[in-house]
Amino acid sequence: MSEMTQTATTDARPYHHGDLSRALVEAARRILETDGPAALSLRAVAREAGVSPAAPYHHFKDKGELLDAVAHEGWAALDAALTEARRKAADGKDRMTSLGVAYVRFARDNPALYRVMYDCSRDKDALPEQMKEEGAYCQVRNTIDERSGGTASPIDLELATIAAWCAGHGLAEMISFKQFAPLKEALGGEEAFLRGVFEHLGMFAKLDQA
Amino acid sequence: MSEMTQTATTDARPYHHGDLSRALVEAARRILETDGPAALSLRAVAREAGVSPAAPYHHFKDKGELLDAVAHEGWAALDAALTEARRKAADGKDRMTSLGVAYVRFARDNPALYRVMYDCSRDKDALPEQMKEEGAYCQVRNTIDERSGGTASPIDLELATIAAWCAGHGLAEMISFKQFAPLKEALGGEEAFLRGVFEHLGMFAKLDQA
DNA sequence: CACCAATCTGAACGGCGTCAAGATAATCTT
DNA sequence: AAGATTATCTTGACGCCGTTCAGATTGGTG
Repeated sequence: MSEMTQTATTDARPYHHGDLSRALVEAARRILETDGPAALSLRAVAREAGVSPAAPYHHFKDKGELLDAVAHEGWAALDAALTEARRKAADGKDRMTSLGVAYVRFARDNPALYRVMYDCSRDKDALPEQMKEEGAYCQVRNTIDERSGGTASPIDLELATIAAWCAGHGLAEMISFKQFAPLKEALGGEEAFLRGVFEHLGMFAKLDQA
Repeated sequence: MSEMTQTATTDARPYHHGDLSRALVEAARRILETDGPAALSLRAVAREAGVSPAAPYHHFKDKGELLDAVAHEGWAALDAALTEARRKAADGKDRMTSLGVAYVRFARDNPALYRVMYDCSRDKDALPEQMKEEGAYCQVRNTIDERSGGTASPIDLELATIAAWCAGHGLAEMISFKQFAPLKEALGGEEAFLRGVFEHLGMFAKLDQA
């Protein structure tokens, strides 16, 4: 009957069918990448994983909880992308811009995942815990603190971090709109476009003048 | 055939049931305000308007087209809010900030409508035409141009406008997250919080230095 | 080996978007 | 004024969705 079509990414196959929680999250990401968020139904995920529509309910309370798990992986991936960008970026002025560019690129390259990440946050009226401890948000704040030489007040530091995060998110949501295609071309590519916008945002105007 | 079911808010009750297109859009907005975007099904809209589930299909190609009409009204309302804010704002430095605050407030006060507006845009990978001609986006650009004394290059002007728009949109999406509640309180209210973030964004850093 | 709890299936419920066929009523033609 | 036409609305159906529940299956434990 069941012909072992499991991905079996890990060696742990604890129970009856295999590590289904894992398999479901992976199936969901596969569907997201190939067919987009609109096609991401619980039944489709179960189908993709080769189980019945009711099976997921033994691992997740409901569809939202499965999406939470997907979003969690998304934030981890974003963390990794920002860490990498920060490592590579030259010190000084444009380190923050590089971080911003990396953020927007992540969103552009994983649009469906990015969407799920924020949809889940919106449902809870809160960004994930993950961000605060040593995650993406914290990296942005550290980069800003570094840049200001550690002299910024806690409140200013927080405001600047929020400002930067909002700018990045806003740009990430706009980047794929057709209207901006001519401007991108005029500037010689997407990276130049992004850097241009971030320069205009001048997220350090206030910190620098202090 | 049908000549673009125009708004015709006037006295025209053209057909059998009344001006159903209008009634449907109004029903949709009512549902949005009271029960949120998740409850906005075509069937619910038809129910609210007192017609059968299939009736809307004589006025809109599908659900998406009905939402487009709702979004269209949303953008018009946003235009109005920004016009009002621009009229009231003091000249000079913080005129742009006032515009930003008005934008974010609109999103906070009409969260479901704001969501529909951007969801429709995303489906088409484009912001609505409406914005370009004499709408909200144009107002932002004009305000920026004014501020820079008309000396900014077309490209810089466009980049600055995009930057400001993205910042506003990003902040609008974040404003309701619980994490920021303590900071809002520390600053003595939401308006102070918003102005604080916008100051840090310093959207004129580049234009001013030129 | 027998039992238990965890895991999965199958069938069902109500709600959804959408469509085709028919009923109804306003408009147009003559 | 009467019939034809056209736009409008209803009824009923289809397939998909999220979710639940009773029952089958199976791995681990005593």
